[in-house]
Amino acid sequence: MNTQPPLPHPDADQISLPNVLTALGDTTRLAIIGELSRCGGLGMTCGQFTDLASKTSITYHVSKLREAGVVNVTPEGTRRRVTLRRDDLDHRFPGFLDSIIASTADLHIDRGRTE
Amino acid sequence: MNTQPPLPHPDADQISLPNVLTALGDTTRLAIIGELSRCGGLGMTCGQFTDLASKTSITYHVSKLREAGVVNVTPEGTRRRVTLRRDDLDHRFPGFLDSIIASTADLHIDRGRTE
DNA sequence: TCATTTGTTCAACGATCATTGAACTAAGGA
DNA sequence: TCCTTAGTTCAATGATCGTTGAACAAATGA
Repeated sequence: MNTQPPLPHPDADQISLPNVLTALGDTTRLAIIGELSRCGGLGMTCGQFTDLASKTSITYHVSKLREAGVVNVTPEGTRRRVTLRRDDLDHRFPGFLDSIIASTADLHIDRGRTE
Repeated sequence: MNTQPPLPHPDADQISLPNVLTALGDTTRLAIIGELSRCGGLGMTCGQFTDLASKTSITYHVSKLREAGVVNVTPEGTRRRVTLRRDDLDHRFPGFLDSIIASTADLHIDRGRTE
């Protein structure tokens, strides 16, 4: 069952642009956002990002994205479901996320290598 | 006269999204972009940013923005004229800069006045 | 029950960050 | 010429970054 304590997330109106930009200014985290944007509305689990970096590293990066207010993370059994905070970001910074995602489409990452 | 050597800038097609995001993920640099976006087409000199940080700090931040391809810096006598690379950024990441600038309008910075 | 799956925590590490103050260069104006 | 203005360079500092591996915890499934 789910007796897991929820993880801390900033409220929508506390999401700050510099924090979001810093969170996205990393190839691994940008790749996570890219995968999330293409996965359909259900989100992904942390384990599904292990093509991008090690388990420990993914934990680190997903935390950064969560703390910046870019993603929502909810425990589901032994897993964590990660979803984009699309509505919150669109409301706060209109057009921003879409422009990022569009420019992320052609970004390659295979374990640390960028273009 | 202007016998100053030009400073190195990345070509438009070498501007990378992670680098741009990293460059903008700092309150001082975001404030520089904000001032540049509101100054008219002529750009500004480094000295005009000293309400945001010390002279040395401004040199550092403007270099970061230049190296990331966000601004153009050209020597003019003893000064450096700093301009936004609007066209290059719009071409490379459509809609991105506009969304940033719009969200920058109400951003407050430490060292002094809003405008 | 016991093993597996999923993910976290921790300490360590080298690297980069943003800032400071002092010293410096280059151009212009008197 | 001397002085001022505008900005850079440098070394130092403390902070944060992103990664690793080992150990750990919690839920699941046999």
